[in-house]
Amino acid sequence: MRRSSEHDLPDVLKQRIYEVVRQVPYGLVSTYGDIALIVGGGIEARTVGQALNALPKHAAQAVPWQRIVNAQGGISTRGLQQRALLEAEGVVFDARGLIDLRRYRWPGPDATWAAVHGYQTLPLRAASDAEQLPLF
DNA sequence: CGTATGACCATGC
DNA sequence: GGCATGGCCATAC
Repeated sequence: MRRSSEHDLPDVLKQRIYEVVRQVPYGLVSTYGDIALIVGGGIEARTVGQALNALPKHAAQAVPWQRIVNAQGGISTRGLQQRALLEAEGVVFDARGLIDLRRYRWPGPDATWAAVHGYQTLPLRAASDAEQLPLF
């Protein structure tokens, strides 16, 4: 039994977070803050970190937790082989140990999927799509 | 219930 | 651009 009844992290919320993390494609990464925005509900980046920290071992193979990095493109985990897992996917780290988010950042779910499952899209998605349009 | 810690982040110097 | 601070939220003791 938990003491706090209203401020704990509901399993349903964890599942929603895991659901979004599962959408991050192989070879790309997302940030704790972006996942929080996509899940919506006003949750914050730290909540995403907490949910992933509580990720059961058996679920680790179904949820690509390694693809979630901090806002600087760096690894926040310690002792875990997160960097090695990402490098195995082709993600490159620079000399500072940071990932170039401009290149590897997942622009978020497409509008259709988000609408069907009740999630938010990122401004990045629109920007990413616009980037493919000729400027002139 | 206060304090400390943690897979965060924006801000300010 | 690295480092400190404050704010945020959940968990453990």
